[in-house]
Amino acid sequence: MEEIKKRILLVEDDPNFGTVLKEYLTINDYEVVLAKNGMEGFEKFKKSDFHLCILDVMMPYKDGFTLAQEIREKDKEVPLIFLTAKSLKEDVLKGYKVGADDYLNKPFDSEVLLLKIQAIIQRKTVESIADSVQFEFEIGSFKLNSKLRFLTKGDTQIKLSPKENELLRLLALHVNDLMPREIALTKIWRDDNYFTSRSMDVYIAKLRKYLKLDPKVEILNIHGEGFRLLIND
Amino acid sequence: MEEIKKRILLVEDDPNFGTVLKEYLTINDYEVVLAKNGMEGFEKFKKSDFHLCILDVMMPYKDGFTLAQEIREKDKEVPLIFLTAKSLKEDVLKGYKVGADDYLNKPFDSEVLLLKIQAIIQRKTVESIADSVQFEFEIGSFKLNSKLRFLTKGDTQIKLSPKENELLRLLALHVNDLMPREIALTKIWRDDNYFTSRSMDVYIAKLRKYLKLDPKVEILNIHGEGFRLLIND
DNA sequence: ATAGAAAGTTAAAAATTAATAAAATTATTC
DNA sequence: GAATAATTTTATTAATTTTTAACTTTCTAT
Repeated sequence: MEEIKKRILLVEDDPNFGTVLKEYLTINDYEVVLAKNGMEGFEKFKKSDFHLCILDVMMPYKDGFTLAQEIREKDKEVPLIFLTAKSLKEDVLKGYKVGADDYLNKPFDSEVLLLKIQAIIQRKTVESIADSVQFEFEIGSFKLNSKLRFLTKGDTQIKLSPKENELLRLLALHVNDLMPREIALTKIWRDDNYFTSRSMDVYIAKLRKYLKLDPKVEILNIHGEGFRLLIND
Repeated sequence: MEEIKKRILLVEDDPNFGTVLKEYLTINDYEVVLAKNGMEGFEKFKKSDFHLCILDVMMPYKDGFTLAQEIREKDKEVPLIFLTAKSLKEDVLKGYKVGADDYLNKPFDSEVLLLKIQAIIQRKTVESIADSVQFEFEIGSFKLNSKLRFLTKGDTQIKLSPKENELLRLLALHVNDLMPREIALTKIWRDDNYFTSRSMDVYIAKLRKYLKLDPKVEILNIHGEGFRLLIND
């Protein structure tokens, strides 16, 4: 699977330092947009979609905190990291108030910066992945709602037990393809032995009974391998 | 408006230090639960709802990082602060990988800790304000005023007890969707055990009795998962 | 063709979870 | 501090879900 590059907005007024840092991040596989002051930073922020912003605190015209506030108004999620030369307690405070995700004193260890970036972005990504876990499926003329555990066809609604639900969901994830026995057993029953295997067969029978409502939908057995949810036509 | 106390889980194996820190935080208006090792920490975490966790890194049996990972699996939001005696880069790294919000070296300035706590909690609170801001709901032909704790339908008005009110409000926030048991238990009862669970069932029965006035409104149970406030048509 | 393994079917036992009423306890209010 | 309200606990029953068991059928490799 191909991973998209994470986009970072870097706002830094020192051209030397800014360029070097941009290079460094680019080498480490981030896509970096460099702005050389707060105004420009905000313009660029509005025009694109970033996974992270790194803001220098000490900048002429518009400082990092002010910029951060403007960014927060537009986007309540994007992680913010502040860079500063001095390490004043009140500044740290101000940063946290604006919603900083982290805080780095210059000069800083670039490796630590990378790790922080990684950690922060990864966490946000994980958060948004949780939302996209699939819980709804179309199975022929059925709809499976795997969160609320029911299967509908027209206006008949069938309630599913937890095991029925998980099993059908697994089959649906592999639709028209093999769903190996051991996968279901290890994922759902947490144990692959004779008894859990028998139990699974019982559940396959239950699902087949439900799915009879649509003749185009069937669960096929592949001897010794597993099952296959097949949608005809 | 009356402010609720923020709840902190403190996991620290040194009983002296742990007690002192707990005391200090308590004086500063936090509600603190102290666990003396990783195991106990995780048990206590699962059973209640915390605004922040402060974890000692160096603990026998289960260290702070391992604990942090387990906590992250359960809750992707709760802020984590690590305490450590040594300041090894390697450890700082590990902490960020696990999703630390902050990192403190012992001995630390207690005032700084307070400030960080304040900043971190405030930020998370702002983020989750969406959940805590809504106090009026339409539930079928009912109206729930969750601030004044009453439920009306036409000109019948039903006064709700605090628990009835919070529970119905939680259901309404998840209307037509699953409201997991454990969420209600950790948010309302602050403890997820057999007895609080029975207590919740009692309240579900009370709410069902009130909601009978409108046949289109019902509370469904999803066995083993939770409840669902369903509005028909 | 046939033995042995795998899968299918059904029913009932066992285990878990929920509903409800009533009693006991705890908090709150006047 | 008695009265009232709110909540928790207990006990019992009901419902749901899972497992087990006994038996049948199907498949596949010799």
